[in-house]
Amino acid sequence: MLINELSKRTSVSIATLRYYENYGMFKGVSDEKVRTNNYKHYDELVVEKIEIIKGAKEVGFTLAEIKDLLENWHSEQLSVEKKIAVVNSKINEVDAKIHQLTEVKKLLARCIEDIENGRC
Amino acid sequence: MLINELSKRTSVSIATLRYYENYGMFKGVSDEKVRTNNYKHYDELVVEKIEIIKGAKEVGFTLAEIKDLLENWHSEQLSVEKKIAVVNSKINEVDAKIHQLTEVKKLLARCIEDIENGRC
DNA sequence: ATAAAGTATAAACCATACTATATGGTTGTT
DNA sequence: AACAACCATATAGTATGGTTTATACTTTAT
Repeated sequence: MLINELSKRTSVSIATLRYYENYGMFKGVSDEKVRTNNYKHYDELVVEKIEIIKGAKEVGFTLAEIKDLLENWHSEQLSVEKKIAVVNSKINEVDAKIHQLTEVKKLLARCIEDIENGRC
Repeated sequence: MLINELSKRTSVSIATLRYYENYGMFKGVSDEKVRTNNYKHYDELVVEKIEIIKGAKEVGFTLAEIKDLLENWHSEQLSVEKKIAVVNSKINEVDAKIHQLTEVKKLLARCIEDIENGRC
């Protein structure tokens, strides 16, 4: 698919998609058979990557962190051990964030109580 | 306490604390009895607020969102119902983020499997 | 009394993550 | 052929969340 369809599929603006591609989050490929243009084509893997980007961004990961993760995702250069290590460290970060969110939630629940009891 | 101690207590730089105060996240008070300076004093409530800011920021809330929450936290102007509504809506946002994070975690766990099975 | 450390304010500067604009070429429709 | 709709690249501008720098006054230690 071309960038317009990619944008519609992912609900991410074309400008943002180009920004991501330029940043190195994913790559489209130009059809070698067509020499008149260099329109880039994107496959389902790119769609998946963008969904990962969206989810990870939403919960506070930076593009740099997400890029790092995506690069390991389907890389041939890294050893199995290293790949697993990278992904595991991200899992730990996610756990830490979940823990922090439950703390925030507790705080908010306490706040509701305080409000109900006029202490707030 | 003065800003230096506040910084040490919270591990937030003085520059950032001033930025937050200026942004309206909290307010220090100048001692009326001392007319030679207008050094601002911060109490434990400010320390608590900063801890909330840190936690909420870490998990993807913007300063604007956090400010909104903190403003309701100890406000006299709002009705009990409105305060509860604001806090409840934040709790829902936190839940949504927790859900999203567990999805991200699932994805990462699947990724580990893929790596182990050489599919990745 | 004077140097060092602390405080306040304002303004400039910076990185991240976009968003918009300008330019120019391609494709598709009529 | 012409016109809209689409694609690519480059560059500039914007918003957020800070950091740095400059200036100046206050407090504290010696």
